[in-house]
Amino acid sequence: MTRNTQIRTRFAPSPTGFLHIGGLRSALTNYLFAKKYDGQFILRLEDTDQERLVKDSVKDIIDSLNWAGLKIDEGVIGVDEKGEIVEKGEKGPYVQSKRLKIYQKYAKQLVNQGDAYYCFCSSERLNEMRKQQQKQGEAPMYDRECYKLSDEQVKTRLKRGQKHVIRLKIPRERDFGAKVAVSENKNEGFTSFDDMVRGPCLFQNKLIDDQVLIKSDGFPTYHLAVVVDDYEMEIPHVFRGEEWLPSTAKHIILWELLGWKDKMPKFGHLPQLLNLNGKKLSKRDGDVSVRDFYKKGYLPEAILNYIALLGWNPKTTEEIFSLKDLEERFDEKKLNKAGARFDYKRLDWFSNYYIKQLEDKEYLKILKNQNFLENLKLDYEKAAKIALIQKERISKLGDVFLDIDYLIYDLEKFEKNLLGWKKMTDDEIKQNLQKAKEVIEKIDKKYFSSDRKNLEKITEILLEVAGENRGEFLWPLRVALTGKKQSVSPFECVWVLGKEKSIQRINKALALI
RNA sequence: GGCCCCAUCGUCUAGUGGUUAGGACAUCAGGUUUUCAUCCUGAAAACCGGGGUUCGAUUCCCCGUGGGGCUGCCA
Repeated sequence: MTRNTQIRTRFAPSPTGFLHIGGLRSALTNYLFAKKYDGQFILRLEDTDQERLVKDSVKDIIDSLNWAGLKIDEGVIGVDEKGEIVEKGEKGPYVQSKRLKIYQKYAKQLVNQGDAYYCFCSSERLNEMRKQQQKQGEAPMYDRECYKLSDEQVKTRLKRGQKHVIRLKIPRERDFGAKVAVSENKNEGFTSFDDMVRGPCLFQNKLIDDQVLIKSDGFPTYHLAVVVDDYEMEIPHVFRGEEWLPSTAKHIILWELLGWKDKMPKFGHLPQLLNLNGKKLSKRDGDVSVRDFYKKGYLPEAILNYIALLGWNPKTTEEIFSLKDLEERFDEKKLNKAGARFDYKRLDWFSNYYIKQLEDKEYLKILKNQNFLENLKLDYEKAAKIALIQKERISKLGDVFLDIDYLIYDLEKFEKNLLGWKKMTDDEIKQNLQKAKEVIEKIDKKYFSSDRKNLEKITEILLEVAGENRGEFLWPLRVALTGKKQSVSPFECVWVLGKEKSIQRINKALALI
């Protein structure tokens, strides 16, 4: 592959909470597009809403991206011990709150050009105005009251320090954009563009409101900041959620009014992630942050594979893709338009698949690192043995100790008749349990350590004794060890419980008969 | 309300102007197994509705319906 420094994509979340799974998918799409062309993936922080900032979210976003394996090439790459943001790259700062002067500069440029104006309207007036407009069935839009102000009036108000914003003056008559979708109506202005996902899109300028560019606290709005930053950071391709589709017209107008038309990126609007009811996936649907999935013990490979296939697929019947595969196979032309429902059952299948793919050693290491093996009643050896048994049964690492209480706690009383397989007599049960006891007693101690090979050895030994009548030997043994109709195999039980405990339980069962 | 986007099994999706509409998850049944899980085999399961265009529409067009988004000094 040839190095292409032209391709740069960015993920630009606002640090207002933990990274949402939908955000991760958006990041993934940008990342894959960049990597496919051997380009750079940039992380920028859009922290222009000072009221909604959440302290730890920057670290969470970076941690989540790292966990998923999406390497940040440029921009915000970390948070140091003092909580300071660490940046990398020539085109920074990559945190919008550090770029206020830049936005001010361009806003002033627009004012000087006559493409933006100061507005001193109070929120009360704006609310009232919108209410009236709604009542009359009109689209709520700023009435350009402050545009009528003379230069002198503006000057004196600014001098007095009156609270103000800067608004973009949408040129309602002019056409903007790529002209890929053309309206027959030549009397009004339209803005059009060719969306990488949706194809030609067309918006009427007369329905676009005079967007606030600079807020009264001096911070830019998203609309100004995103255009300025994508220009200055030289981003030629933008993939973002479809909630941005209607605002894209505003952005295109800004790109042109600022004189950057030839540098304008191509936009691709991704379908949304929905819950099983078809509504936007939100916190109310339970745990939807990447951190939540991590905490439950989902593997990043599973999450990535699953969400990559939500709204994209290679047009073949293949299902399993590593991040590397995705980097090679990704094709923006294969992105879907329709929203995709998030189905935990399907995720669980992927997750179970990837857990089973793990080498035992790696599997145990991850479990240990994430403290999933901690259990008051268990030492590491025993916990590890249980974990190995559970490997093919669980869909998330947090479930290692699910449904195997009988291996951890003392057995509750159980019905004696559970011990018989089919129509076994008490005598037969007794004989088989006795036989099992003798064999287990003779098993070498070394076969009880947490190496999976030992389980194979124990299985071999017990199976040999069982001979032809496996059921009659194994069923009573298994029930004696578990007290359950359904459980893991007797071999696994013996291995986990150890010699002493196994014999103890068999004795207890024998006493029942 | 206005503007915009979307629409194939329950879910994620493939696909085509003429196909037995394919795959995966989930479900159900059978097999393997001492039971559970794994694994294997199989079954059931979809083109939102109405008009066009056409010899023929799931596919192309229009309308409707349904769902979603935007309509903030939030992003």
